[in-house]
Amino acid sequence: MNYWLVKTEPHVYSIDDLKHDKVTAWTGVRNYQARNFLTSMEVGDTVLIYHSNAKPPGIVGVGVVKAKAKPDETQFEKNGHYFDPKATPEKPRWFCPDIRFSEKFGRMISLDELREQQSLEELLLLKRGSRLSVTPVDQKHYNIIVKLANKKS
DNA sequence: GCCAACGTTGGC
DNA sequence: GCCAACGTTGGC
Repeated sequence: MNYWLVKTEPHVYSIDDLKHDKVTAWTGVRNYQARNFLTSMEVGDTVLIYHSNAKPPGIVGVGVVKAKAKPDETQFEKNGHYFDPKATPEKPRWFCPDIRFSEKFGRMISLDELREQQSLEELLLLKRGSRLSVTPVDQKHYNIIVKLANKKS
């Protein structure tokens, strides 16, 4: 069982939307490295949910992989924002797993707070220049983050 | 296969 | 809205 972190812009799709929907297809990722992580996700893997382009940005909760990645339908939607003219149903380029809501943290762990943790120095999210919207997370880092989430502020 | 131009991400 | 740090595209 593996741990991951996915970014989402809350004004587009927030943890509250996920809570409301219960399960969602994690569509719209258009970066090969991120795609490869998405297709590596196994049913039952744990996924930290991060709000990017938010004030402040930070980790807000947890989801679980409900189904392995399948072709992302939004790549075929001609007038959609995520349309990819080079993708065909026979040869899809982009894939998305289903992610189920698990929990929303009692408080957000902001990017600033994450950076303050010496123990999270190696978290890929915090690595300079890492703009990847899907990254793997070490179990030890996951444990630290959950502990932070449960700490009274 | 190089690389300049262009597009995107995402914190600030 | 700016811009650094990427990633992608396409001419050659």
